[in-house]
Amino acid sequence: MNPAAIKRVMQRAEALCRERGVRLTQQRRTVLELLIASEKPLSAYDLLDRLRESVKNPAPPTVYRALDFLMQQGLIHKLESIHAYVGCTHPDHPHAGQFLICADCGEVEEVQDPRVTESLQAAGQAQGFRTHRPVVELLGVCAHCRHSKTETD
Amino acid sequence: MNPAAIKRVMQRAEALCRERGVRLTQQRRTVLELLIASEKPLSAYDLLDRLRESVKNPAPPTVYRALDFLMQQGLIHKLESIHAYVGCTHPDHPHAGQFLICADCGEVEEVQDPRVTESLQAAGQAQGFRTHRPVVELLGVCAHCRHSKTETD
DNA sequence: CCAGTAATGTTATAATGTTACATTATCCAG
DNA sequence: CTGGATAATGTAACATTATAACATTACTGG
Repeated sequence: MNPAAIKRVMQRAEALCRERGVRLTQQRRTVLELLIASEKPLSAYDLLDRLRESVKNPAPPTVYRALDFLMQQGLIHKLESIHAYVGCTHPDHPHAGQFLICADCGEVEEVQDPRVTESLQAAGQAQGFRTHRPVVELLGVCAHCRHSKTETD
Repeated sequence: MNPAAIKRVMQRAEALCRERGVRLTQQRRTVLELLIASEKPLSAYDLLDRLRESVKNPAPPTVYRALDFLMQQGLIHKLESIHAYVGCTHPDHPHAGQFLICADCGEVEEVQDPRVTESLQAAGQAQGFRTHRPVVELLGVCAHCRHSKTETD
């Protein structure tokens, strides 16, 4: 993401936290910025490594606490299938997107398809199930990687 | 699952492996049976503990290899969001189901909703994405637990 | 039987995540 | 502005999940 876009998302995050009366502290802000700026999802320990530049001696709880906070605020998402985290690009309303995860280049596309959302809700309701957190992650190969390789469809 | 049903699923697994020319060895069979018989999903280390009854000194690779094989054959599913595994109850055709995971009682329901399957495929195709493995897990509360607690809807 | 492949044994270690308790920062009522 | 409560962070140890690397054993087909 380009610097202007990063700044815009960060400002939106600031505003949201202010509205909600929660504190986007320096560490939380740093973790969020690392995720927003990254092309690819980062693991907790990736983040831990990168935090060494700005924090003296970061330990796992430092990162996990920041991640927990950011997830509670809907500012980032956790990708369960690859144990990594991505910044949310449109955190205004709470949502649980669907993620297209490329096994080749590692990039992730977040989409939010109403048909998917609705059909999942319906599938749960048919069983009397109350969904708190849907996890929808498609592991595969993105358009770019499919075309750059000699992939026969 | 009752003993008769377990036996039926195991025989189906035997037959499938025979057809495919792959070996359902004793260890693999044991792991599969443990999963089929369990009400709830089991972690790799749950399985490791239970294997001590039939194997002398099982180590993690023993379990993970069996799990890899069984997943390849579509006989079990991995639940990414809870790091656990469940037996597949209808393994005849390869498929990737959707899982309703109750945070309360721990039980898991596997469903296969055509609308979900189709809408996910469409969502991927809209991005030019080729899905190899869809991960669809709804974390929430099952009908039974919703009713047994004083849960206000 | 023999050679090749598949499966398993064994040890160590990597990667991910949590607990528990001490310390510091912030907030806000008086 | 101060003191007490709450929130956030520091720190060390540890728990859980998963893999690497290499040796050994079992099976299969000629």
